[in-house]
Amino acid sequence: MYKLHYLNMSYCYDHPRPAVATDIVLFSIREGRLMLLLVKRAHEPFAGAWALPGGFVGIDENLETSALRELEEETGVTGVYLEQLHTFGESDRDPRGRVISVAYYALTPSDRLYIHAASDAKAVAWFALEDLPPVAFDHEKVVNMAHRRLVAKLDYSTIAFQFMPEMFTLSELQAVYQIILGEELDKRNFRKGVLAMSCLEHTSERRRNGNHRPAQLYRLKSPGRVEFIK
Amino acid sequence: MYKLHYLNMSYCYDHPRPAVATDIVLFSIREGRLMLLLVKRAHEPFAGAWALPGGFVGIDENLETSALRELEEETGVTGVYLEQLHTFGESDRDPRGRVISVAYYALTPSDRLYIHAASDAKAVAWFALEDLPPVAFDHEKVVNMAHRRLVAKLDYSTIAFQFMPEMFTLSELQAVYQIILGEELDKRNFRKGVLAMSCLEHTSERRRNGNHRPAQLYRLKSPGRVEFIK
DNA sequence: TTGACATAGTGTAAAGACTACACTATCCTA
DNA sequence: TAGGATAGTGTAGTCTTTACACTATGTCAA
Repeated sequence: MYKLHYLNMSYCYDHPRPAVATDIVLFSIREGRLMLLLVKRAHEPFAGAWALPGGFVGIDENLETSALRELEEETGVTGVYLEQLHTFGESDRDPRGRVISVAYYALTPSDRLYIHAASDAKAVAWFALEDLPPVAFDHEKVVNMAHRRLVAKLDYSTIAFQFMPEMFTLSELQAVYQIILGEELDKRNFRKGVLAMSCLEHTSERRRNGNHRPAQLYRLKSPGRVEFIK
Repeated sequence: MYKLHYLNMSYCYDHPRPAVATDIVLFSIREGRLMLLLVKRAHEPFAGAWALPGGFVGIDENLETSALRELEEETGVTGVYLEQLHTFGESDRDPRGRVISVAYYALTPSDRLYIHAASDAKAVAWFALEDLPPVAFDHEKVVNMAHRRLVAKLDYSTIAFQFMPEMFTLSELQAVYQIILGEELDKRNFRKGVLAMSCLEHTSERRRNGNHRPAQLYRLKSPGRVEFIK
């Protein structure tokens, strides 16, 4: 095993180079909580510990492509909304040596999650943000920054809409905001606000969902797009 | 020359690795305009073209340290306010091969600039943002992103204060905002606004500056700190 | 079939934030 | 000492944000 490694050391440079990886903080709303996806590490360092999905960038691979590929390979998740977060490059952040990690965060509605079509079930799991296990490397720092960014973006963009399935009710959307912000919002003000963005169109369909009046279903006018507001 | 290179190829890995660089967009206000610092490239590729200061990250060097070091080596500028901008990693962005660049933007007051204590004078120059020469690599994209970020941050942080010298008048501060935003601001509203942030304390000193009433000098309560407002 | 229940859906008034606007104060210079 | 130049100050109108409570419409069970 090690021998093979040594024999393969055929990429040589006149200066030492750091390894470059991507890591992804994938958020979703599940069971009424903001959750994120972790994978259990199979190898050292931190073997057996939970960590963000991620891995090394291919030599001809764009960073975003790498993040999406790693996410799919390790968790089977595809089709997420992805945004670059920050690059973490402390020289001692990885015990294997110098690894620079370009971190991304991703959002996905909980209805289109087919976890590990590609991966071993026990090795991938959702955790509530406020109830994370210890995580490998500096991933706690990464998660915290991603969370702060998400909360900040609620205020001036339509990023939260990326948590919604194709069709959803305004009450469901309000619930998502409340979960992320951790506070109750006024129903009338909330509706006024989101409709004023004019990013939503209402469909002719309704959701019957319990012994009460069914709610109007809305959809995004431009599903992939995150708009800036204010 | 090339021979030496080949002889030095002593850093070998079992997978190919991208090179990692930092690039810095250093802004300052000069001659009533928002300007940034470019260096003239001495070597291929883009020899003779203007480019952002920057260079490769040392194997044990933190990213921020690398950015500050490159800035000092190439331009002699130190003591700036520095913030990570974005990581640019398109696989074809550098003709030499795969180079991932972690871009930073930096702000400095124009009074503490001692350009190239460390560098050849003709190789470093300030350019007004709206009057840039053609620049190497994807640096125009980097500059544009840095500019958008700067403008956005004016709105919700005290980042513009990093352009000010230790002591300054409110009119000077207002001028800086006006230059960056490209619009006139109301004097009374501006003063109300910045004083309400309570980041400024006024000194007992005044600035005599022409045949008119001298202005009160203010200073930052926490000089290095950028506060979020709103 | 009808009444109880549960969530959907709607408007307004008060408070607070933002904007527009013009004159006096103080120092310098001639 | 008068004119010129920038410093420095308050208020009223508009717009935005917030707080708040009832009716509508479906389901379900008796």
